Amino acid sequence: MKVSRDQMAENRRRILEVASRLFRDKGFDAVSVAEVMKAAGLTHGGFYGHFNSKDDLIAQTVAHVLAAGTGEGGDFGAYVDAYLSPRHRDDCAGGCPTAGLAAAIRLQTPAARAAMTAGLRSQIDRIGKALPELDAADRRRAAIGNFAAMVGAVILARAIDDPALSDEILEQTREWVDAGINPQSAS
Amino acid sequence: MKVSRDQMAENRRRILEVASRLFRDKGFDAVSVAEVMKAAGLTHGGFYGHFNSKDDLIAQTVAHVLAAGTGEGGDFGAYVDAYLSPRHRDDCAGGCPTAGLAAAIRLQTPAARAAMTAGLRSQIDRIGKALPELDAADRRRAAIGNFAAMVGAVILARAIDDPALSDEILEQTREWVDAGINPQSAS
DNA sequence: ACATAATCATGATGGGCATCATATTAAATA
DNA sequence: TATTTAATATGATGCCCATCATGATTATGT
Repeated sequence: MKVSRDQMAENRRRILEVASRLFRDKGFDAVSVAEVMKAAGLTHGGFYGHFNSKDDLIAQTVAHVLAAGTGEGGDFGAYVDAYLSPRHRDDCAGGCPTAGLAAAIRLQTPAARAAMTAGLRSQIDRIGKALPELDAADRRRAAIGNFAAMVGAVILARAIDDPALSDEILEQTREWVDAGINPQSAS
Repeated sequence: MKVSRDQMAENRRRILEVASRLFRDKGFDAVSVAEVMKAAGLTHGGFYGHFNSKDDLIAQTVAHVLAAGTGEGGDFGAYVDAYLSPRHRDDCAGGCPTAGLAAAIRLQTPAARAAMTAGLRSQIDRIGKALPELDAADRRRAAIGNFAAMVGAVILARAIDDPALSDEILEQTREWVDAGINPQSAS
């Protein structure tokens, strides 16, 4: 049955929304088109009215989810603490799409990789802006180095099955990043 | 046809070897059992004489490849430089299995995750031993923080399609890690 | 109101892949 | 050397999934 123009736009938005959660949670390959549509409250047949292919959905989902985060510009220390928390580690579906998807995007289409590139660029810029106490060159280096450490730590913490070691990776990385931001506060 | 006992052990070793390269290069899902066997110079049918399932192959490959790296104990600075080089970024198949596989291992069986845990633990210990100038607590923190940054940087550098930004991520992370190791040398 | 067109549902279709059954063939062993 | 045993090859089998074809239903515009 046909739905209203607004309803269709809403459906499309919901597809992207549930897809972004499912992909972060289970990976691109383990999520079927039918599963995405079902989670969006639709059936699989209408999918190709919205997207050309599953690869197209992946690319648009990556673009969508990476564009979404571009809002806040708050305290960097609080951001780091939240990012390197067990809570964030345990919330793949709702967590940082870069930590959740970056490694898989290497194997995706050029469109998906382009979306990742744009998202990462803006993320680095945003982090740099949250480090006003440094001069320009240090700021960019700190933004990249810190974000790499944060992403790497969350990926490693999620990969292993020992909760104590996983917690330690998050905690030690948090301290390491804090020490790098404020070298005088290092122990 | 039957082969000698030694030949069979050699075949098994070759399967694990080519599987580790293929998995790092293309990911677990994109590599079929038949492809692994073909790359090992065998046909797909004999696979289940060596492994119970593809999941079993994945777990054993992870254990195999992570155990392999436990050898060197050289200069940490040189290790970082090589790790964060474009050469390493471009050599997924032969590169660090942690950078190549960690994110995907989150979605694998308990056996694979256990192998990853053991491998990561020994890797952190090894890096710690390469940082003798620090006291014990700082050493562990530096080992974890640096390795997280290195893994994250390689994953991010591999995910994006802009060579200049990719190079910059590696280079800035290298400088960031160097500055953290030798704070007095920071600009 | 009517005609048009577009969205979604239902139900194929075809391919790829993990897994298994059976047949060969050669190593082990006595 | 004869017999047994085991590794590999060949060839199914069956499932899951991306994609497509068709039809039902209803918004949209005149």
